[in-house]
Order: sequence, then structure tokens, then C-alpha cells
Amino acid sequence: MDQSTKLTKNQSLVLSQLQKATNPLSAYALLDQLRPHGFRAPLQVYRALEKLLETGVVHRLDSINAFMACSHGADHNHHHGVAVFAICETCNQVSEFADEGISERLAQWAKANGFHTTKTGIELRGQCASCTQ
Amino acid sequence: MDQSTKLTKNQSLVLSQLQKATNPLSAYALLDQLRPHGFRAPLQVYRALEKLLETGVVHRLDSINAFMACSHGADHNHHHGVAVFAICETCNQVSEFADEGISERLAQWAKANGFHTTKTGIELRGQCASCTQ
DNA sequence: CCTACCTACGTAATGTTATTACATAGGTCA
DNA sequence: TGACCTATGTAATAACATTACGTAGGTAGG
Repeated sequence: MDQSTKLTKNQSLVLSQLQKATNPLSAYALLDQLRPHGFRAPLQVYRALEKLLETGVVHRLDSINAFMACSHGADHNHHHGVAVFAICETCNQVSEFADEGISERLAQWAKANGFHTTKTGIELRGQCASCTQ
Repeated sequence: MDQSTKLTKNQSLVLSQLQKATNPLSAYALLDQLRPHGFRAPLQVYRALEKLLETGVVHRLDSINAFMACSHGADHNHHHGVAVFAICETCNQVSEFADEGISERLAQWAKANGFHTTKTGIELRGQCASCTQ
């Protein structure tokens, strides 16, 4: 029984829209796509996203103000390090990966400096392999 | 002869405002602070920031839509790795540091996946040592 | 010299992203 | 039943950023 069974109607709609998408979507893009389903105001999207971000099934990409479903599916076993997002500025596709080594370096700095980290965001911008010719 | 000697009036005003600040500032906060100096429109701030970001003397913090002067002063010899920003959500102060190990991990992934990185952003959110009681 | 061009700058309008405030609907439980 | 909690609906506004257009000053080539 995964988390998605607990989702409300609006949350499910937002999540499935993100899962269908090949690229990250902005909140207002989601709103437009969901108008046929009865969405009429930004808040409906933001409220759904808030919950989805909390549970980790959706990520927010700060550098482009957009949202994407977590690549790692229903099993959120990426305790294998911090998530890193590589955003292609040509095709807008995003690769998500996790790196234990980076996690460790950040944790070391945090410990050494008494910083208590609650959230980590790592975003690479550039060109993906397909778009680099 | 450092880069700042090439700055225009508006660029100098924005930079010195950021250097005086103890926290990151939003573009509109800068605008308000610079009104006494003749600033009247957002674009004046954004244009100055654009140049300052290009030359690296100012950083943008994507997760809070704010800008700060580079901690590393005039000598931009932080080819010692990617910059990491640790943002305290209580006092809003930011620690900037560089980590060669993280750079290497990211470079390895990029090489292995044919991703050509043009910009890297790493931001930690949490509580700094002073604010953790 | 002057004109074509380039860069910086000024101003207004608009576009995009996100939040606050307040009202409504439905379920749970004492 | 009625107090409470969660989800939702709607409107208005705040916060962040860009586009479009016009002006001023310098300078390189004719």
C-alpha cells in the first residue's frame, strides 16, 4: 500500500499529470492542463504540490521554478545519497541521480560547522548528451 | 586592477549594497534601498545584477530568489571546487564554501553521462550553529 | 566632421510565480 | 448535535522577472 492511495483527488490529478510529462512543469502549466478536470485557481495546484513535495513523490527544481515527479518511482529507497538534477537547457529533460559521496562531503561540512541541514538542492544546468552535437 | 573598476555606476551601487548587507537581498529589496540613489525601476537592478552575476562577484540563491556578494572577495581563486551555500532559515545568514570532492563527483557523473555542465547550484537549507539551541 | 554603431540607461507595461484571506463542504467523534 | 479537522473553492494581491521601446554618450570608419 503505497502513499499514493492516500492522495486526495487534486493531489492525484497533479501527480499523474507530472508522471505523464517528459519534462518538468510549472505550477501554471499544471493549472492549464488540469482546467478540463475542474481546476480554476493556482492555489489548487500549489496546495496539491505542497503535499506531494512533503512526501517526496515530487521534486521542485528551484533554478527553473518547475516541478517533476520523482524518477525513483514508488519505492523511495534513495537513501543512497542526495538527489542531483541535471537539467538540459536545450530539450528541458532532467536526469535525476543520487550520490552518496556528495552526501558525505556535505554532511562533513555541516557537522564541522554546526549546521543542521533540513533540505538539500543540487542542480546542474547545461546540455545533455543527445543535445550536445 | 580588478574587475570592479570596470563597473558602471548602477553596477557599483548594486554591488556595494550587497557587500554592505549581512544577508542575501531580493532584487526588489535592492531597488528600494537604491531609490535614494535614483533607482526607479526593477530593470535597473536586474541589468546590474546580470553583469555582476556574469563576472562572478555576485551569486544568485535560487531557493530564495535572492542575491549576495561573493564571500571570496576580489580574488576569485575558488577554482578549489564548486560553491556551496548553506542558508540559515532562522537568521537568513549564508555560509559559502567550496568543495573539491563534490566537484569531482559531479564531473565524473557528467563525463559518464555525456552531460555538458555550464552552471552548478548547491544550496543547503536549515539552521546555522548560532540558531541551533 | 559626421554618421553608423555599440553600450548603458530610463520608463512603462506586462508576464510569471506564489501567497494571503476568507468562505464552503464533508467527515469524525465526543 | 455540534465542535473540530481536513480538504476544497474563489478572489485578490504580493513578489519576482522580462519585453518593448526610446534616449544619451562614446568611438571607429568613411
